[in-house]
Amino acid sequence: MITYPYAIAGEPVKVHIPQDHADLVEFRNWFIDASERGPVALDTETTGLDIYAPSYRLRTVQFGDSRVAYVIHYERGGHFAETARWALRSGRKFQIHNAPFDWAVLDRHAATSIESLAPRTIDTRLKAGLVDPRQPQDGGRGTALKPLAAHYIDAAAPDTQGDLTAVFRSLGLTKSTGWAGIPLDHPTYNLYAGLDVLLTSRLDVALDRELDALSVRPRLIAYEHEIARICAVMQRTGMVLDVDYTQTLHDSLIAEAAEQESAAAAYGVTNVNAPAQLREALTAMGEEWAADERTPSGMLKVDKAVLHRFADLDFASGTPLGTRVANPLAAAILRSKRAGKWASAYTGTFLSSASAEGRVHPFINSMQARTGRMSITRPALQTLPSGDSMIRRALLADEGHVIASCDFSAVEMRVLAALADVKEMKRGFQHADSYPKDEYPNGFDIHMFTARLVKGAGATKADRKMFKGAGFGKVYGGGYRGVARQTGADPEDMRRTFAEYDRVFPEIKRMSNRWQREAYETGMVHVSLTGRRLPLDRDRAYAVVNYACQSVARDVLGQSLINLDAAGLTPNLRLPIHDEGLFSVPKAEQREYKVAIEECMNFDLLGVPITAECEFGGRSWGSLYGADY
DNA sequence: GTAATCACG
DNA sequence: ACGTACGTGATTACT
Repeated sequence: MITYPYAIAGEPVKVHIPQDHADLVEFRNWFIDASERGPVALDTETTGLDIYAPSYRLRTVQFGDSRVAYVIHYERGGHFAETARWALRSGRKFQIHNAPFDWAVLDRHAATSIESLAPRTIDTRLKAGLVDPRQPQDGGRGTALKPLAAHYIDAAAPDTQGDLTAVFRSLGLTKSTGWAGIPLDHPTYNLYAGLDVLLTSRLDVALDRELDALSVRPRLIAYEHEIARICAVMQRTGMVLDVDYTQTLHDSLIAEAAEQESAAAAYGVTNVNAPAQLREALTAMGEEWAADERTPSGMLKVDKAVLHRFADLDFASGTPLGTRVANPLAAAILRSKRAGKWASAYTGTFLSSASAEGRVHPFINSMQARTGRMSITRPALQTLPSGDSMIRRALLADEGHVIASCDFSAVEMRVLAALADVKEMKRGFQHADSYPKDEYPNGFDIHMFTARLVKGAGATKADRKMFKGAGFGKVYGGGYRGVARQTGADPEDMRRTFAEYDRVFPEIKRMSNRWQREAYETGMVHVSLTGRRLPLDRDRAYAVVNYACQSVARDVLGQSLINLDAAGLTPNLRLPIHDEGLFSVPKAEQREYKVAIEECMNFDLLGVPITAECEFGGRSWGSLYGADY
C-alpha cells in the first residue's frame, strides 16, 4: 500500500493507493466497516469529458470518509476493476459531488447502472445549490467542490482540479491532454484524487447542518435527486444524429461563411468577427449610428439589429424593406457571421460530440440557474435556432419513431396568477375551455383576455400585442420604458397600458411589494412556493417577481418529469426545454402517447390549471419547425 | 479573463 | 415615490 498523509482542517487524514491483491483486501474490509457506519464518498478520475467517445477511459475510482480515502486504479483492470465494481454494486449509499457526471461514467465504463446508483446517491452539489444557487459571477460561491470546501471545511484546501493543470504543464501536457496522459502513479494525481472524496464526505455533513439551519425541506432535496436521475437517464439515451445530413449542412455552412467573408474583404474587412474592423469600414461607407446604438463600454454597436438596418432588411423576417439603399457590406457580414456561428456552435459540435453509435448525449444540468432552471451543454440543445429548421433537422427520433413536443401554455403567466392570487387572471384561466370558439379561434389566450378585460369586446390584435408586452414586463419585473424599447411600442402608449394592467390585476404589484419587503427583512432571500431559496441582489429586489415565476415554472416542469417517469415514459424523454418536453414516440402509437404524456403535464397549481399539449412531427426535430422530414 | 455578440425560453 | 426587462451557453477577439 502506498499511503500519502495529509491534513484537512488541522486533522490528519490518509490517502491509500492499493498496489496489490492484499491491499485490495484491506480496502474491502475498510469499505464494509465504513459503509455500515454511514454513506461513503465516491468520485472518479477519467480521461476527460467526452464520456461517449470510443477512446474514453475510466482511470480511478475513489472511496472515502472524513479521515481515509482509497484510490482504486480501475484502469489496471483485473482485481482492481473488480474490487471497484464490487464496492459500487454493494448496495451501499454514496456521497458524490456532481453525481450525474460520475453516474454517466460508471454506467458506461464500470457496468454499474444509473438506475442502481441514483437511489442510493447523495449529491453534495445539489445540496449546495439548495443552500445558495448563485454562480460566482452573480455574487455566490458557486457549486464547484473547491470554493465549497474552502468555505465549509478548510480555507487552505487545495484546488485539486486547478493545481493539477499546473502539474500537467510540468509534464509537457495541456489542460485537455493531461487527464488522459498523466501517469497513473503520479503522487499529486493520486493525493488529489483521494482528497476529493475526503472533502466530499466532510462537505455533506456541513451542508446537512446548513440545510437544517435554513429549514430547507427534506422533500425538496429528495425531489431534486429524482429529477437529477431522470435527466441523467435522458443524457445516457441521447438523440439520434443524422450524420450524413449534418456533414453536408456543415460543409455548406462553412462554404457560405467563406464566400460571404470574401465578399466583405472587398470592402477591407478581413475578419467579420472583429467589431473594430466593421465599425471602421461601415463608417468609411458613410453609415451613421443612432444615439442608443452603443455598447455598454460606449463603442458603436455592430450587432444584428444595426447591420439589418444598414442592409435595409427587416429584423424579424430578413426580407428587404425598400426604405433605403442596401449596404452590401452589412449584408455580407450578416450572412458570414450567421453561417460561421451555426457551423461552429451547432453542426460542428453535433459531429464532434456524437458517439460511435451516432447519438449526441448532451449534459443536462438539472439545477443550474439561480432560479433552479435547467441548462443543457455540449451541445447547447436548448438554444438551437427556431426561426429556421435546418439545424434541428439534424436531430432525429429513434428508428420507427416520430418527434413529439409537449409544451405548457403560457406557464409563467399561469404561475404568476397562482402565486399572486390574481383574481381576474385566475378566472380567465379557470374558464379557458368555456369561452365561445369565435372569441378564441386558436384556443384561450391570456393576452387577448386581458385586452378584452380593459377594452371590451372590440379589443384588437394591436391591443393584444400591447398587453402581451405588459404581461412579459410584469413577469420580468420590468417597467413600461423597457417594454416599449423591446417591443418598439410608443412609450406613452405603453405607460397607459401598464396603468390599465395594474388596474385589472392589482394583486401583482401588491405581491411584488410584499415579497420585496419580506426579502429585506429576512436577508435578501425569497423562499419560493416549493421551498427553494432565491437570493436577491439588494439593488435589484424588483427581480423577485421574475425569480418566483421562473423558479416555480421550473418546478412545474420538474414535477412533470417525475410524473412522466412514474408513468414509464422516461425512455421516450429526450430533452427538457424550460416549458416543453421533447420526446421520441413510436410512430404507430402517437394517440396513446399523447394521452399518457398530457396526463403527466396537466395539473392544478393553487387553483390555476397548468395545461400542456402534445404536438407530433416527423422523424426529425426540424419537422416541428417547417422541415419536411 | 473580459467584452461583445447571438442563439434559446 | 420612483423605476428597474429575467434566466442561460458558446464563440471570437483582444488584453
